[in-house]
Amino acid sequence: MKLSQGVEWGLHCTALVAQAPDGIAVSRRLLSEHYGLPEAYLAKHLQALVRAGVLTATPGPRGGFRLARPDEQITALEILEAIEGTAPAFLCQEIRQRGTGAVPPEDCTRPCGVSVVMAKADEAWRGSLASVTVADLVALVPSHTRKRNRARLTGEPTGDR
Amino acid sequence: MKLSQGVEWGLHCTALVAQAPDGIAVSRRLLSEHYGLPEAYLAKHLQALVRAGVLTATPGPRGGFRLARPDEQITALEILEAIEGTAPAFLCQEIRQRGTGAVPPEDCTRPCGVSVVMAKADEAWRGSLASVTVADLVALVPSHTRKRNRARLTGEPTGDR
DNA sequence: GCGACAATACTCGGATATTTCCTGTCCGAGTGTCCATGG
DNA sequence: CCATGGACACTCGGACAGGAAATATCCGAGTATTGTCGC
Repeated sequence: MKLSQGVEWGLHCTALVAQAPDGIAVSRRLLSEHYGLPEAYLAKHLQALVRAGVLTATPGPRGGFRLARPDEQITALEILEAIEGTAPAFLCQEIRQRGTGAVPPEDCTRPCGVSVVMAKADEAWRGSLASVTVADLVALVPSHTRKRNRARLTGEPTGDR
Repeated sequence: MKLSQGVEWGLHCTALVAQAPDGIAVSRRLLSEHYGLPEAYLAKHLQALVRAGVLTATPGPRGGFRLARPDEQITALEILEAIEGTAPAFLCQEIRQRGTGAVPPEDCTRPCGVSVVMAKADEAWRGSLASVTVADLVALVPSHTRKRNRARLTGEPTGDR
């Protein structure tokens, strides 16, 4: 199982949007150029983030994307689920109730051991992601990189070094 | 991201093989009929488990699959990685080094925050699966179901109820 | 009755089509900005 | 000089092809059994 690369794009882009000064929207064009990504395809994932209530989109010139909530209230899990879907990675097909060795339904009041184990693992995974906020992600960006990003987002000449 | 259903098959089948008395091999035909699965496709996953050193295969009549090691030494993680591959779910593409906002390589001595967060989640997930052995899975099967399985595996008439 | 041999039935293993989902792309709808024009 | 109207450029949003991976299937290679034949 490999998960969609859109997750990486969504996390980076959300973190970049979070670095924009208040009131400044970041267009998908800027995002795609900043990370060297195909603009049209990136748009698809950004739309998913809007539908999930992570970002808000503004049309027209000077438009673009903004955080729908403070960066401390958006978790990495939300971003992932917005793009990958909320369905658990493991979906029990109840094969124990099929075939010649089928277990009668009255003995299946509890989920089978396999699904329990997988559900716990899924829980651990999601729990780990839920404990990280976008603010944490931004904090992990080196300070001078953050400064350069801020300059680029405001439209000022990069200056760089 | 949904993970292959072959994982569920592999876990159930390995647990069933573990319920067979010592020296008794379980054929893929019995496994496929027991769970109502397509035999040829199930074979593909069983082969993967053999390659990974989880099961051993014996050809010929009375042949089939056996555990390669005691059930207490085989973890659920091994079975999953045998089928899904050992590659981590999240693979950092280093998009921070691409595009107009590329971070110079000398500033990338450490992995980016996104990949760190995803790696920790992956670690939590795998750790949860590594803490469960096949013996644990068998122990979660109801006792009377286990008894019936044992009878079926030895070729005796089901008896059932 | 016993041993050797051959035919047989059963097993696993790799190579081959089909379907599904992710990836990638395009064009249309809507909105704020900017400029030209008239007062 | 100021207000107004219109054209424009830029934005997002949903609908449309291409490709890789999972799904499903078939046929061939090898082995222990089993029955038969000869001694």
